[in-house]
Amino acid sequence: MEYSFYDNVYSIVRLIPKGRVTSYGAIAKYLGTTGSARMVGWAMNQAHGKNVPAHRVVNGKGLLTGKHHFGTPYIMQKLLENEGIEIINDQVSCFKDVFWDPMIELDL
DNA sequence: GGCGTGACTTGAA
DNA sequence: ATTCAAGCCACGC
Repeated sequence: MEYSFYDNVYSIVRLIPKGRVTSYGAIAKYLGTTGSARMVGWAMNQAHGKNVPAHRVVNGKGLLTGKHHFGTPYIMQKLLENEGIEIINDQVSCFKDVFWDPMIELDL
């Protein structure tokens, strides 16, 4: 069975605890492809319907860049707020406080 | 089989 | 300090 690059991404995203968020770059770096953060985002595009909490994944600045890909822009924000994350101006409040880095949390 | 795309990141000017 | 530009790799047509 050949696991795709995406499956790795999904595995990590699914490990994100509730009330926490991570960035594409963090995941990419965890996979060893720091410059390939785009692939992570691409994987998220496929993540729909795969039990992958893509709404917990934002860009390196805590900005909800992919909110439009949820169908409607407010869904992602609503989901994050529902988990206790405050969103201000399409950005995560206290981003560094809720930031979840697989490199650290998984203690690679 | 080749070209373009894409929810980002980092580095340099 | 901010703004511009290039890089990265897999998937779709």
